[in-house]
Amino acid sequence: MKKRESTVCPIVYALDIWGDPWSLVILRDVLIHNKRHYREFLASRERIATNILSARLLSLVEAGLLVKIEGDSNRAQTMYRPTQKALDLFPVVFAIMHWGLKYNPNTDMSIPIMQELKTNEEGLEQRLLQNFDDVTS
Amino acid sequence: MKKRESTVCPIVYALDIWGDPWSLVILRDVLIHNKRHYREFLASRERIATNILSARLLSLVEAGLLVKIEGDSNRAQTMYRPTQKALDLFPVVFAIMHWGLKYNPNTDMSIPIMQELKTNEEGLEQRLLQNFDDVTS
DNA sequence: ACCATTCACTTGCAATATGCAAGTACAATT
DNA sequence: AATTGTACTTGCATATTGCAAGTGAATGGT
Repeated sequence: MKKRESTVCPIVYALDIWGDPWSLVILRDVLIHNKRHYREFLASRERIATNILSARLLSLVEAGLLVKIEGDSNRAQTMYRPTQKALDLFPVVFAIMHWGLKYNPNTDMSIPIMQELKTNEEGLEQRLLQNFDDVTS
Repeated sequence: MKKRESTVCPIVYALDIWGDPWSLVILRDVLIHNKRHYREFLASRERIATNILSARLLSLVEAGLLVKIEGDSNRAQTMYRPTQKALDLFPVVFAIMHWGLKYNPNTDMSIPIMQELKTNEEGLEQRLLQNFDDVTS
């Protein structure tokens, strides 16, 4: 699907922004695992290629989901942090997780988040949101 | 992202099945707009190409989200209907719609479903589910 | 019976996106 | 001064998508 400058459908709008196969993995890492550095995204299990990671980070910044915060005179300090627009994806991410949990027999249930999602989704969201007080305040 | 036969993450599991740019558009048409025929999917605003449509329908059938029902001696009767696994995507689709509604200024709010989503999501889901009594019964 | 139309696809090919390996530039560490 | 770590970019092979055209079977009209 080529990008449209405008669509009347909210689903297509969303897919144009993060409907490729990698953006949501990055957003998962930001929102759920509180990652913020290039090297952290690179380290996740899904083994995203460096060029793709760069390209996706850029497009997410352009779409207003992430903000790039550069340190003074040290690239290793560069951080990517979510905007409110990204934080509003929590319900989407949780809904997808519920579905994946139901149908993926290989889900790793030893991760505490998986248990908490089932028993106390609201509490989980509130707790995760505390990682982003700078954005929400 | 190449398909993995197994992942420990429910989100990646989901993305492997419908994380390409077109599958969710087809699922939207099935779940929300009650479409079932090839020609109906082809007619939607997003103008999916015929070869992509074939390929996606096949992969959704293989993933167990759709069932292909062929008429006797007439291809025009062929229908694609959702399984329970697809019906369980309603919460995901609704969450995405809420997000798109909030951030897409071009959303067509004259479509009754958009209003109903905001005021009575639960009722909307129940009503749409009635289109699939054959599956749920 | 004949012809045009509809339908559910397939095929060929150009354009785009992804995957992989290697390289670059800078800063901190040894 | 040399090595390591970090955030990228570049080049190129491979896969996926987009577009136009074609195919074969069934229906509809004259």
